[in-house]
Amino acid sequence: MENKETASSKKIITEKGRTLKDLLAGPDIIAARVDGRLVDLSTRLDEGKEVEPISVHSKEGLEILRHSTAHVMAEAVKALFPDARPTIGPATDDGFYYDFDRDKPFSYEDLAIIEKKMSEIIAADKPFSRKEISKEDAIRYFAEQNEPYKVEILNDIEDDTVSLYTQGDFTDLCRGPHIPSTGYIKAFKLLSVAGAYWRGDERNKMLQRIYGTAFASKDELDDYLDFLEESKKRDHRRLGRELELFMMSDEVGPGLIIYLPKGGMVRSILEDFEKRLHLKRGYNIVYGPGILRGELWKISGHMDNYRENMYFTEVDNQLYGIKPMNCLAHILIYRSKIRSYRDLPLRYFELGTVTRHEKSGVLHGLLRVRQFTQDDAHIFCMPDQLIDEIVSIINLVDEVMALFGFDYETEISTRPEKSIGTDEDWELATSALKQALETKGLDYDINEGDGAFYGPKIDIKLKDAIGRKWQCATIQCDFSLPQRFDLSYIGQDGRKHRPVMLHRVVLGTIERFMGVLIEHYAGAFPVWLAPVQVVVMSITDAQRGYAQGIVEKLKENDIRAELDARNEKIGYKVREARSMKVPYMAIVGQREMDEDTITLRDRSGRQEKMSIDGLISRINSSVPKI
RNA sequence: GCCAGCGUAGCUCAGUGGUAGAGCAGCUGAUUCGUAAUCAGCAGGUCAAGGGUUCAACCCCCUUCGCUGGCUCCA
Repeated sequence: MENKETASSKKIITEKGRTLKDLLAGPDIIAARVDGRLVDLSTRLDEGKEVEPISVHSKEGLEILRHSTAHVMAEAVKALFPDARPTIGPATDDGFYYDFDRDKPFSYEDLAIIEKKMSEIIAADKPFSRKEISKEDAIRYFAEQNEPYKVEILNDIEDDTVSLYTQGDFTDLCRGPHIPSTGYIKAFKLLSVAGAYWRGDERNKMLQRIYGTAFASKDELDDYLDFLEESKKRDHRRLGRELELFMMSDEVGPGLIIYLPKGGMVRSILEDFEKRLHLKRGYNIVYGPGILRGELWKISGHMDNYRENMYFTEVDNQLYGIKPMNCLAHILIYRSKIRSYRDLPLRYFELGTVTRHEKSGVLHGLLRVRQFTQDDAHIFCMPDQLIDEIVSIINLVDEVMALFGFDYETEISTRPEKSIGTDEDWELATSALKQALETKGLDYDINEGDGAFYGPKIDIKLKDAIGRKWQCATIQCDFSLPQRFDLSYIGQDGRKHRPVMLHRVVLGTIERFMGVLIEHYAGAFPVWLAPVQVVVMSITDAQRGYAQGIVEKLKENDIRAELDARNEKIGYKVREARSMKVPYMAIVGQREMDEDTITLRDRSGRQEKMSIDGLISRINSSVPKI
C-alpha cells in the first residue's frame, strides 16, 4: 500500500474554540495528530497546539477509513440481522473485518444485501460522534443493548473512562479516531465470510466474520481488486498444473506432493545449487534416517512438546518416530567422536525430508504440506563463535534472496509456553540473535512467544514480486538440545565444554520455496531454473533432422532442450512454448538450415539470428556464480 | 481440528427428479505452412464415495472423503 505524502501534511497551529475540522480544510483530511495522538476532526483544542493533519491517503488515514467502514458494516448488519451480536471489528493490513456472534452464518448473498445497506448509510452521510463515559456506565449500556461481548471487553479494560462512537443507529465501544461522517467512505467492498474464534482461541466459540476493504478512491479499490485477480493468475497450484510441475492425488492423500518431470527438474536444480552453495561455505553434507527410536524423541523433548505433529510407527515391538525435524541425527553425528575446540564450528547440512501431521484445514498447495524437504543445517559451535555464525547465516540468506530477487524482513520469536531449557539460556540465545541482527544493521520486530520449543529464532519473511510476504528462512539458537544430549568439546584448557547449536534453513523447504518461486516469477522461471530452457522448433519436416541435431548438441552442453518437430504451424508451436513459459525458442526453417544458424526468440518476443554456439554460451552464462 | 462454500471428461465449465453436454487437451487422417490456435473425424464420464427418500436421483436428505476461503497452528 502506498503512503502518499500530501501537500496538506504540514503542521498548523490551532486557534481557540474552533474544531480541527474548521482549521483543516480538504476532503482528504479525515483526522489529525495532536501531541502524538490521533484524534477526530471534531476535537476542540486549546490555542497554540501543533496539529498534523492526517490524510486518507496516508497509511494511518487509510486505517482510520477502514476501521470506520467496519463500523458502518456493523451498523448495516445490526439493522438487517438484529440477532447478530457485534464483537470486534478492526482494520487489517489490507482492509477490515467485523466478527459477529450469530447462530446462522452469513452467506455470500447476504454480503450484497449488507453492501446495499452500507451504501445507504454512506449516502446519508451520518456523522461519527465521540462520547466519553465511565466504564460502569458503558457496561450498563452494553448490557442493556444485549451485547455481552462488549461487556466482556469492558471488564478487561483498566481505564475508568472509555469512549463510545455513534453513527446513525449504531454505537460501538471504540478508541477511535474515526472519519467525520460516513460520507467520507468513497470506495468499499465486502469480500468474504469466514468463521473465526472469539479472541482467536480455538477453545472459544466460533464467530461469523465478514471481511471487506475500503480505499480512498474507487480507482485504488479497483487496483486492489486487480491485484487480487493477478494473485489468482499467479497461484502456484494453477501454474503447477498448467506447467506440469507437480500434482496431488486423493489416492495418495492430502498434503503430499508428487513431482512431475518438469517440477522434478526444477527441484533437482535447486538441490544441486544448494549442495554446491553449502559445500563452498564449509558445510558437510550428511543424511539421517527417516525414522528414529521413540526413546530419542523423548530425550530431545519432542515427545512432550511436539507429539501432536508427529507420526509414530512400531517395528519389532519398538516405538519409532517418523522424523519431523532433522536435528537428531545431526546431534548423533556430532556425538559420534570426541570433539576439540579446534574442530568447531561444525556445520552439517542435509536436504532432509520430514513428515509432520499438519491439521487438515491448513494444507495449501506446496505452501503447507505434510511431507517436505528442508535445506536444513545444524551448526555446533563455541559460545563465542555464535554471533559470527549467525551473521554468516544471515549473509548467506542475503545472498540467496538477492539471487532470486526477494527483499525480506526479519523478526525475532521468543520463548513459547511449551518449551524446554532455563530462562538464562533463553535470554542468552535471544540476545545472541538480536546482537547478530544489530551487527548486520537489520531492523526486526519481536514476536513474543513464537519461538521453537528448544530455542528462540530469527524468522525471515521474504517479499515477492507483487509484495506478498512469505516465511521461508529461519535461524534458531539452541542451548537445550546440546545439554539434553550431553554434547561436549574439549576446550583449550583440556576440559569439557558445552557447544551451542544453531538450527537453520535458507530456502526453508523445497516445497514452499518452489511454490513461492512459481508465484514470484508467475511461472516464468529464470533461464537457469527453467525446466526446459529452449525448444527447438522446425518450420517444416524438411528441417527435422537439422533441428534434432541442434537439440542433441545443446544437450551435450548441459542445456535442457526439447524438440518440437510436430507437423504444426510455427505459430502453434510458438504459442504452446509461450504458454509453457519456456525462456527461449530456437526456430529453424530453410534459411537457418542453409546458414547453420537458428533464429532465437526470447520471452519478450525479441528475435535474433545466431550460431548454435552463441546460443549455448548465452544459456550457460545465465547460471549464477555462487 | 473448527466455520462456511464447493466436488460433472485430463483441464475450464454448462446442465435437468425421467438414458449426461461444450470448448480446450488427447487420438486418427489430411495439410508442409516463418513467429500466440489449419481442417475433418474419433474417443473420452459408476456425475467424489457410501447410504437413504422416490416408480425413477448427477439433482432432494444423511454420512464419509477431498478441495477452496477463513480461524487456530506453521517451514
